[in-house]
Amino acid sequence: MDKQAIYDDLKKQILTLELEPGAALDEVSLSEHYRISRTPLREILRGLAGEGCVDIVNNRGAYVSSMSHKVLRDFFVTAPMIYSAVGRLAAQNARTPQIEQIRDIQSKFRAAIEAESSADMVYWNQCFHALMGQMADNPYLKPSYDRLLIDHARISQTFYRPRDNQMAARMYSALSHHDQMIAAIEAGDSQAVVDLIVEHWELSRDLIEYFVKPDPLAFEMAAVNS
Amino acid sequence: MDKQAIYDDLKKQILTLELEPGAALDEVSLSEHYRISRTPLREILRGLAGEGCVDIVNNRGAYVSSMSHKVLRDFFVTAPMIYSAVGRLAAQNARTPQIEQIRDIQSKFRAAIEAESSADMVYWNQCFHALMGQMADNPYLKPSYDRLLIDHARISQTFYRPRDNQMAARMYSALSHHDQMIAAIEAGDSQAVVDLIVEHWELSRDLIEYFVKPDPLAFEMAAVNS
DNA sequence: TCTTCGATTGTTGTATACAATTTGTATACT
DNA sequence: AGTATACAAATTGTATACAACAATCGAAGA
Repeated sequence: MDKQAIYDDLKKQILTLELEPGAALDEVSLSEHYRISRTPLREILRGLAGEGCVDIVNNRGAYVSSMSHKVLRDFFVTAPMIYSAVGRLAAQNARTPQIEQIRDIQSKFRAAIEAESSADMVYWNQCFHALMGQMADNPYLKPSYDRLLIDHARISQTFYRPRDNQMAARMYSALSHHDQMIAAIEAGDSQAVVDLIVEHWELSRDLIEYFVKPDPLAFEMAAVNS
Repeated sequence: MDKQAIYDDLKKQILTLELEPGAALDEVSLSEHYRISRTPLREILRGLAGEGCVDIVNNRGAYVSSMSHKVLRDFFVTAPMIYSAVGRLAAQNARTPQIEQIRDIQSKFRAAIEAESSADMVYWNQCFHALMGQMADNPYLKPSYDRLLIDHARISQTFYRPRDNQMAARMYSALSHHDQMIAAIEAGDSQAVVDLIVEHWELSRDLIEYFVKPDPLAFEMAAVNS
């Protein structure tokens, strides 16, 4: 397992909440687990810190970046703007090989949904949107966009309920959005991409809001009246 | 000189073009210069890479991030959007101690302009806008904003001509914008801040455009006609 | 009983030595 | 002459040992 693979492995664990927000990342135990020395491991952790996956405190180690209430609020404020901008640029700048690549990813995403494999769904959805970022090809937008994607994956995971009736329907809506986005990007229709991004965002937002303020549980009136 | 000081020193040198875009950053010579070992120096370089000051290529070392034509274009496309968003959030979220702090910075910026000290002008202008970013207090916008500020400083330096007649007038316009921004932020008038940011941006953009396509040098008609 | 100081232990930070990779150069061959 | 290959030098990457710092626990004193 080389350095890049370890980096990806850690990032994936953070994305899938296998490593929970706030979890301490001990250098010694991680370096023993991955069979490398502390020196390159520290560089990996600092790389992840640069991406915003990890917070590093001087002399007190690395922690998986937290998901406070404020962060959630900032996420909702910022995501629509950056996502729209990236979508517009992606439509303008996408290259043919990238479009082929995103088709591959989309087919894997479809397979994951049909197999109801939530880990794969998160992973291939992430790949889809990461490739949109590559298409946009803007070094100034990229760091913010990547940070949003990381937390979007973690927030979605938090509120994903595989047994919920509406959930499957939502996933197929998302899948359809992706298909339409690919078509719009291929046509170079940037406004259509932006409109789809907004629609896609609202789907995601509604899902999260539904679980943030769900219908309260039913309770026994008899007990209240006794 | 501790680690943070070395980090800041390198960043300042990159910002002021003392280290030119594309310049190689040799680990051994830098570690000898700063009297630390290569291990912490490598971490500093990777930290700067996370901020976008530095590009690192596997097995081939670190370089000051380049300023290609494409980067310049992306800068012009992206900066207005991010700057406006940060300005709006700054007006909404600024705290009293931060407003006092920015007044201090502004007075130093004024002093630098009056002293015609271009290095100090760059530095205190940078501090002013960096503090705006802190006021906005949005972890998703911050990485993009910081990257824009770094390149904005470098681009401005590239096109700054201290002997140009218009330059002094431009600097005083910028100074005035800053004053008005502080007032608008204190009043919590986010729309006014955004309007000022746009005006400020156009000043900067016009300056750069003027030097990107300047009036051509006069040439000898006699030679042409001979 | 509570507070404070100090020793102990664990964890992070740094220096140095060594391994691996890349780059430059010289020589041989076509 | 031009190219290819092999060797040498330089630079980056990794491992390990040691130093510095923080946290914890225990004992002494108020």
